[in-house]
Amino acid sequence: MVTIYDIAKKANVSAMTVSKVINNTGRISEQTRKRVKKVMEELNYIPNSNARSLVLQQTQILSLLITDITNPFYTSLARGAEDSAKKLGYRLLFGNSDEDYNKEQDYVDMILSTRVDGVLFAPAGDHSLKHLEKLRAHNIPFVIMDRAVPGIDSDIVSGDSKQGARNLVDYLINLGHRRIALVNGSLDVSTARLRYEGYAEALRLHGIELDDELVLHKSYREYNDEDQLSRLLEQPSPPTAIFAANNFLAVGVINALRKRGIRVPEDMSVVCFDDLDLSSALDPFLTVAAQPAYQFGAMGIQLLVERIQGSALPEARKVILPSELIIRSSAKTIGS
Amino acid sequence: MVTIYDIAKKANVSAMTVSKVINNTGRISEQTRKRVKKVMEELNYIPNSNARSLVLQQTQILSLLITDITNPFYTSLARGAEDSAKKLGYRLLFGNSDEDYNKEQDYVDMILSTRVDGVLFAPAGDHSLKHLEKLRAHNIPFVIMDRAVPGIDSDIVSGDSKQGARNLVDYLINLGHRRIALVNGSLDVSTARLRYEGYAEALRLHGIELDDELVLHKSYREYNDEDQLSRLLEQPSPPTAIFAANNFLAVGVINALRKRGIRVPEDMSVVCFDDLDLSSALDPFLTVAAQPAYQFGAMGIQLLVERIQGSALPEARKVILPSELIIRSSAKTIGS
DNA sequence: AATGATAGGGTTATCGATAACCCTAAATGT
DNA sequence: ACATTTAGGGTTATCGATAACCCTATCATT
Repeated sequence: MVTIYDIAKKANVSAMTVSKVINNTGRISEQTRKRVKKVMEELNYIPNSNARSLVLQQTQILSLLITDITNPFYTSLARGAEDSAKKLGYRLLFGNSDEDYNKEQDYVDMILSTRVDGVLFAPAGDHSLKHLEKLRAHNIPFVIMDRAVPGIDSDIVSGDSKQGARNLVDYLINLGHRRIALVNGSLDVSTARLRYEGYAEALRLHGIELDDELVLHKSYREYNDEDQLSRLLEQPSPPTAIFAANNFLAVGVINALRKRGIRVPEDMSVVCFDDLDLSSALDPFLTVAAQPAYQFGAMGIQLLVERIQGSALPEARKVILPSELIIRSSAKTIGS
Repeated sequence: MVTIYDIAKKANVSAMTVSKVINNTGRISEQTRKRVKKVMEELNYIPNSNARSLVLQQTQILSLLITDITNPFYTSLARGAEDSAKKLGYRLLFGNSDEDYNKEQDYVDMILSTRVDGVLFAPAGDHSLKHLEKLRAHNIPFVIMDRAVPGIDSDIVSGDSKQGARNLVDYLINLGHRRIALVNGSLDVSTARLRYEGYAEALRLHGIELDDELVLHKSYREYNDEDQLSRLLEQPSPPTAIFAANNFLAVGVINALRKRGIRVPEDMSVVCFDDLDLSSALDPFLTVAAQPAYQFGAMGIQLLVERIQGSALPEARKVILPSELIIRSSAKTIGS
C-alpha cells in the first residue's frame, strides 16, 4: 500500500507537506501543491483512514443498528439514513440485530471498538437498556429509532404508535366491528405497549369492553403460532376483525386464516401497522397505518450529527412522526 | 477512552503484558492474567480496532456492496452474508449503490480507505469494471455477486439466468402462448443479457420467431414507462404474456396493465425472475423463477474468506446456483 | 541597511496496539 | 557446583497520519 511517505519521497517534499495538501491546511505554494497531487494520482494513493482516525480521535463513521433487515420498514429507514449520512460526509456501518439481544450486544461491542462517531440505534426492546447505557458510559452519542427504552433519556425519532393504533381500531369500529382482536408484538417493546394502549383507548371511547381473550402478545417477527390463533378463533364469541401490530404479523395471521378457509375480508377483517411496500404496490390489499420510514432514518441521522457536532441543545429531543391511515380492502363492514 | 496503558498502570504491568493477555500470546502466569483481566473489566476496556488494524495490516472487516437495499433479493443475500461473516469472525460494512455507478465509485474509495480485508461486490453493471480493477490494483480480494462483469476473471456466485429464463418461457409456451414479450433490465447487466438469451433460446427451440418489437430494455429498478408499454400493447399483434426480468419490473408492469384495465392473468399472463418474499407470502400470486438469495450471500462470504486466508486454489471459482420455478397463478392457458 | 513580517515548508511527538527481541531469576541437568 | 533452560515479563520500534511548533529565505518597511 502506498503511504504518505511514498508520495513525499517521490515529490521531494516532507510527509507533512503531503498531509497539508490532502487536507488543504497550512501554507503550500500552488506549484508544490500541483506536484504533490500529481504524484498522488500517479501512485494511486488512498489515505489510510485507520491511521487518520487514530490521531484525529474520530472516524467519520456512523453506525446504524436495525432489528430486521428483511422488514421493509427498516430497509426504507436505512435508505433514509444512508442518503442523509452521505450528504453530511459520514460513512455508515450497518448492523442487523435480528431482534436478538445477544446479537445486539455483539454489535455494540463492535461499534465501540470501531470508535464510530455516533450510533443510530433501533433497539430490540426494553432490555436494550444496558446496551445503551454502555454506549453512554463510553460517551458515544446515539439517537434511538422507533422504540423508546424506559430508563434512557435521549434523542429519539419514533412514530405515533398510540394514535396510529387508535385510527385503525376506530376505523374498524366505524365499520361496525365490536369483537376486535389484537395480535401484538412482545410487551417489552414500547411500540407494542403503545399500540395496545391505542387499541384499548379506542375501544373504551366507543364503550366497548376490552376482552383480554382477544389480545395476543407474540414477537414482531414470528408470525405462526397456530395454537394461540386457534384459541382466539374458537371462542364462544370470536372476533370479526383483527388488528395486527405490524406488517409481518399481519401476513402471518392472514396466511393462518386462509389455511383454515377463513377469507379476508369476507369472513374476517384485518388491518395492521406498517405498510408492505412492494407487496402493496403489486396488490393494494392491506389497510394499514403507514409510517414514513425513510424520514425516520433521514431525521435520525440529522439529529445524530447535530449531537456529534455539538450544535444541538443539550436537552433530549423527541421527534414523533405521524402515521397515515391507508384504507384498502382487507377490512369491510361487518356482515356485508 | 481507556487504553491498554491505563490497564497496564493499574495492574502494575507493562502494556505489552496486557496485549499478551488480550491476544492470548506469549507467556503470562495465571495470576497476572487474572489480575489484568479484572482490571480490564473494572475499567470497561474496549480495544481500539483502528490502532490494531494499523499495526496488523488487517481489519477483520469485510465489505458488502449491493445495488438495492429495498429489493428482497439483496436483503436476503445480505442476511446470508451477515450470518456467514459473523460465524467466521468478520464484521460487515454494508454499502448500497442504488444501481448508480457514481455511488458505487464512492463506496469503492471508502472501502479502500477503510482497508477492509475483502469485498463482496454486487456490481451495478458492466461499467463496474473500472471499480473492480481498482480493487484489484490495490490487492483487495473480492468475490462478485450475481452479475458477471466482462473483463474480470474472479470468484463469482451467480444464478443461472439463462436456464431460469428458459424455464419461465418454456412454461408460458406450454400454456399455449406464442406472442411473449420480454421486459428486461439494461443490456449492460450480464443477467439481463442471459435472460434475453434464455428467452430467445426457448422461443427458437419451439420454432417461434423472435420479434424485437416484443422486447423492452429498461432498468431493473424503474418500473414505469407508460409510453414504451403502450407501444408494446398497441401492436397489430400484441403479446398474450409478459416475462419480466425481475421482481420490480413485474410489479411495475402489472400495475401499468391494471391501470389500463388489463387483468392478470385473465387478459395477460405475467411471470418474472426473483421472488417477492413478503408479498408472495401474503398472496401467492406471481409465478416466478426464485433464486436462493440467502445462499448467494453465505456462499459468497465463504469463498471470500477462503480467498483472504489463502486456503483457496488460485483459479477463479464460478459458483452457479440454480433457480426454482414456482408456479402460482399469474399466468394461465391462453384463451381460457 | 537593519528589522520585522511572511510565505513555504520541515521536525518531532503522538494516537493505541503489537512484533521482535531482550532481560532476569528460578528451575533443571549432569 | 556450574552451565543451561525456561518461565515470566519488559523495551523499543513500528504501523500511517496529523498537530504543534520550528526554521529559513525573501520581501516589505522605515
